[in-house]
Order: sequence, then structure tokens, then C-alpha cells
Amino acid sequence: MRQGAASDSDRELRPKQKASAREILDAAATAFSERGYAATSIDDVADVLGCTKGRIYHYYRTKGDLFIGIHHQALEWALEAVGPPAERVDLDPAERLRQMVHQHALHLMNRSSYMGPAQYQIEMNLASEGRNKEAQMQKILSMRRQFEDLYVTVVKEGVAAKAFRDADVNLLVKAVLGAVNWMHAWFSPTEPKDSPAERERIAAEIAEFAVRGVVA
Amino acid sequence: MRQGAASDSDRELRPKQKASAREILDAAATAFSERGYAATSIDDVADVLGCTKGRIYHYYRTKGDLFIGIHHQALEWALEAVGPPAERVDLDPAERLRQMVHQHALHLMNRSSYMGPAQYQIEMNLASEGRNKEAQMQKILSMRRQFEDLYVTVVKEGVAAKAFRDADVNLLVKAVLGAVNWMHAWFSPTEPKDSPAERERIAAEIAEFAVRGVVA
DNA sequence: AGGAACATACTACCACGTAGGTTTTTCTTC
DNA sequence: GAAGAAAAACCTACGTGGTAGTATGTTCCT
Repeated sequence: MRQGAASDSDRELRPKQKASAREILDAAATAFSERGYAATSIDDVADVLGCTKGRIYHYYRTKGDLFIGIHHQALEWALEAVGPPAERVDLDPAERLRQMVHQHALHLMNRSSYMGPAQYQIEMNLASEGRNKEAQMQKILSMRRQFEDLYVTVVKEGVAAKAFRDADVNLLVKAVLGAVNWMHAWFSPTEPKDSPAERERIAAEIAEFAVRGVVA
Repeated sequence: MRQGAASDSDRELRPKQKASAREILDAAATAFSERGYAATSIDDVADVLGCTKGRIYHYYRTKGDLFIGIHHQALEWALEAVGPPAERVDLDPAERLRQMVHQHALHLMNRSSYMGPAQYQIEMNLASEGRNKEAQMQKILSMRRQFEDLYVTVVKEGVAAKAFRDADVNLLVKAVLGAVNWMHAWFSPTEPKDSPAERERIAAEIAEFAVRGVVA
């Protein structure tokens, strides 16, 4: 039974189906993170899985649906990582922002194959070419706004509380997101010194940098 | 007379040849910045120029050479933009860093078609597949190190002078570069309110954010 | 027995780079 | 300055290989 991207939630899949679809998504994320969307073939993804592309087309209608599905999953995880600290209105804004950036950076490192090329608008544009992508892309755009709004909200509240400096909030948020999102360009999970402790250290440093860039 | 990427400097070209090769590079930068390396065909580049791909192959040996040539030119410009403020040892480190980031951000906005996908390691990896790319890639890597060393040097000197906080210098530099380089993801030269003054404002804000993230 | 899951073979199209041809420009000779 | 030759610049057609997606067949699971 095939599906478009992100249609997991609008059709109940049996656990076995879900496990298979997810296994395919994981392999696709790995394959795409190495060579990008256009230069990765469906056969490449099948090679990672040790099967043939017929299996993939059984669960996903097109290559674009596969890629969009990855980004959808990445956004779900990103919201799960950053949502909880974003809701900590009991904390002062600086601490709240610090924890958001910290969790965001950890998430990026822990799910690096999902957080790679799908971040690029160019890749998403390519993947969404073709028919029947409007609904999925609307959902993706909505989730992106929701995610970015978490940051905009905390920065606005920080400015209002005079904990953050009174600058262009959207630019500050973009700079913060830049410091985090650019990590995919230099962080590699296969580095010899990579470890949970090293990831915590990196996340803390990136969070410290971002918060200091914003505080009053 | 054909060339690989970056061979401009190892063979004297007549002004007419240089102008043509440069016109092709500009068109290629525009085309690649829209769809990325793999999804852009040589025919697409020729369409931007209003000619056919035979003309392009007259000056560039392969598609990869064309793309690497763009990145080479981008790095030259980046060094030209950031080098002068980096050399201002008469300024204190914070002001020096501020001017470097400011010029870097302006450069990225003013040359956005050259600063797009070529920034991504994945794209460079794809373009450098194929024969006879080692020398060019060595040159590119050398220029990248030279560029990043400008930032590392100013941050190290700032730490030594106690103007910057004593943290992981390489991480701080990566965070700074992240805030700037991610601009290609959200800055668009075709936005209605784009103007030289708006670019100056954005560059100043990004520079302020970066410096504050680093100062003691 | 029937449907799901997956493999195989196929179609249609696209793209890189080349070879050969044509046109334009440059150079040499008178 | 003109004419002719040579080289450069560019165009067209082609060969080869690759890829997305489909149709059909086979195997496995319910």
C-alpha cells in the first residue's frame, strides 16, 4: 500500500508496514545525506537497504515523496526537541533560549542524516516538483513556521522583559538558527572524538554563543 | 582554448577570452544557485547565456571544472572582502572581528549567486568526482583554510588579549561562520525591500550578534 | 485462496561530453 | 587596404550511460 510523504498520519498503517516504511526512510535519509537529492538514485537507496527499488515504490509513490517524508520526520523531531524548553515560561528568557538551542543542536547531531540536505530550500524545491505535492508542502511550511515561531516568541518575550537587546527580532532569530543549522556543514558523527559528552560540550558552546549574541 | 577550473591564472588569456570565460562563469553561478549542481544541466547554463553547450565546452573541460571555478572565484572574493579588516591589527580584536563579519556578510549578499550551493561540501564532492581534479581541489582546500585561519587568528588574538572569552576557538569560529554562511538560506536579492542600506543594516546586525557571542 | 511484499524487466527520457561542420575572427602576405 | 589562410568560436548531431517510474511475475504472509 503506497503513500505520499507524510501520509503516515492520514492512514493507519499496521505496525509491520510502519516499521518497513520507517526502515526505508532511514536508509533514504542516509543515502540523501551523502550526495543530496538529485545525485542520489532510488537504486542507491535500495542498495543501502539491500533490496530493489520495487520495495521502495511499494511504500512511497515517488522519489520526491520519500525526500519530503524525511523532512517531515525531521521537523517532527525538531519540534519535539525544542518544544519542551520553549514551554518553560517559568525560566527567564535567556535560560529558556539556551535550553532550546542546546536541545536543537543535540538533535541535529543525534539525527544528522535527517538534518542534512533537506534543510536546503533548493533540495526541497527539487523534491516538490511534480504532481500532488501541494498538500505535503503546505504541511511542511506550516511546521517550519511553527518551529521558527518558537524562537521568535522567546526572543520577543526576552526583549519585552529587557533580558534581550532591542534589535530586529527576525534577524536575531535567523542568526541563532544559522549558528545551529550550519553545524551540518562541519559536524560529522564519524569523527574519532565524537561521543555523547563531546556532543553535550558542543551543544553547550553553541547555546552559549547564541544566547550571548542576543542578551542585553 | 579550454581550461580546467581555476586555470585562468596559469595560462594567460587574451582579454576577449577572459571576458567570455567570465560571462560563462557568471551564467553558471546563476544557474547552479537555483537548482544546485546535479540538477542543473550544461544545457541549462547555455540557456542562461543564450547559446549552446558547445560554447561552454570550448572554455571549460567539464561540468565539474565549471562548478569548481565558481567556488574558486567565490573564495578569491571572500579573501578580498575579509582580508583587509583581518589585517587591521591597529584595531582591538572585537572591532576587527566586527568588520570582518560585516564585510563577509556584505560580500555574501552582493555575490549571492556565487556564494550559494558551492558552499556545501556535498556539492563540491559531486563536482570534484572525475579525473584531474586533485590539483584544483588542493587549491580550493588551501584557500578555505587560509580563509578560516583569518577568523581563527583574530579570535585567538582576542582571547590572548582577554577581549574574547576563553572558549574553544574553533567552535567559536564555526558558530560565527554559521551565522554568516546560513544567510544564503534566507537572504534573497529579489526581495522588495532589498537595498544597499538594507544590506548594510543586515550586515551590521549579523556582525553585532557574532561579536557579542565571542566577547568576554 | 487472496492479498501484500518484493523482484525483475522494461520504457521513455535526460544528460554529459565528443566529433565534425559552419561561421567568425585574426593573422599573414602582397 | 585587400585577399586568402589559419585558428578560434560556436553550433549541431550523436553515442553512451543513467534514472524515474511502471507493469508484470514470483514469493511470502495472513
